[in-house]
Amino acid sequence: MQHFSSRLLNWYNKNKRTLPWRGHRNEYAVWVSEIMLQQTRVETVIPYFKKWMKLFPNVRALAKASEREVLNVWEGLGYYSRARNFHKAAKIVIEKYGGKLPNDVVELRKLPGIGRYTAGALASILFGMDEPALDGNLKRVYARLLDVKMPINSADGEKLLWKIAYENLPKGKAADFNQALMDLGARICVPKNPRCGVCPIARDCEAKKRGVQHLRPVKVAKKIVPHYVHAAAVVVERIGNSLYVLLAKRPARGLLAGMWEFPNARVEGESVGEAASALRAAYRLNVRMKRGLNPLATVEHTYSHFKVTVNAFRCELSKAAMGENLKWIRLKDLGKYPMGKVDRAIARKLKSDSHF
DNA sequence: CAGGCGTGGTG
DNA sequence: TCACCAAGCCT
Repeated sequence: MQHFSSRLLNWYNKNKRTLPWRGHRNEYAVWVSEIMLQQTRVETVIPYFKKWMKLFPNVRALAKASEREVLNVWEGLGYYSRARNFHKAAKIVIEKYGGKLPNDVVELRKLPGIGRYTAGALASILFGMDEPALDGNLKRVYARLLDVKMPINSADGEKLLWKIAYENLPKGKAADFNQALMDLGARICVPKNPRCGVCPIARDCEAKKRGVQHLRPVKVAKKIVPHYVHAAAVVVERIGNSLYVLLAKRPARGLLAGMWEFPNARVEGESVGEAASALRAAYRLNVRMKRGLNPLATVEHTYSHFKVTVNAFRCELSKAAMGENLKWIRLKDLGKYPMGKVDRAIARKLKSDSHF
């Protein structure tokens, strides 16, 4: 029997999705898409891609932008280190490569935010190189196609799948082949209830032959996520003629790195006294909260590794000191400061509640 | 190298 | 409802 790639490529020619970054022959557009698509669905990416291309139409424009502008456009897309790394990489590409991506997998991988998958995707799609691009789709498709029993999210499983990806790559056709497998994984060989009835390579599928396609891929279970409660301070003051709100900039590393938020701290109980002392400990911020005050907003959110409920309280600053990572922001300028989903929700609530 | 890192969709 | 999942990378 001939290799499945001919059937797959035939299917792809008739069924490939039309996407804003496909067929552009614009290497920057493809680069943008590959970064945005890391761990993110196509439907989610499309509006962000369009806005990004409008505001930063080329590498030079991106390199010239400020980090805050970059994060602001990225806001809501998640995994914000992608934006900061992309920004850094754009500057490097301008300075070191004259604004053009190196057509070399080893050099590509030196750029921040470009790992093994992305380097393979760019090399194959942009430069027609014979490089596999093993993403979540290809892992799942290959795990079914070859009935891989090793967990695909284990180190050994990854190693095996890269080997499989190299061995099955049809020479000279890597660009279409990689994207065909991605499209197949996204539309046919989906995680749950794979549509084997319309799959162009079902006849090649070992898992299907054995009736175990729904048992592939095998994955090792994840840990259960803890649940925390935080208290956030919403401090609004009139300074001169305009209203200001107190925001804190998050540390440069870790969760929502470099983004802005309402000063907040983890609490165990419900008392406003505990909330005030937790805020003081976290920021050296002395706030006064009224006993029995209802929160301005309560926001629940699930991050990758924990859940949180944030109770945001309107409060006043007592005379004592303010820490250094705190800044007064014009209420009308809140939108210019990149925030995570929780704090953006609080900000919206504050604006809708302010009859100023 | 196992775990951290966002958000929205889905069954 | 809620656990799982998605065009991964970094440390």
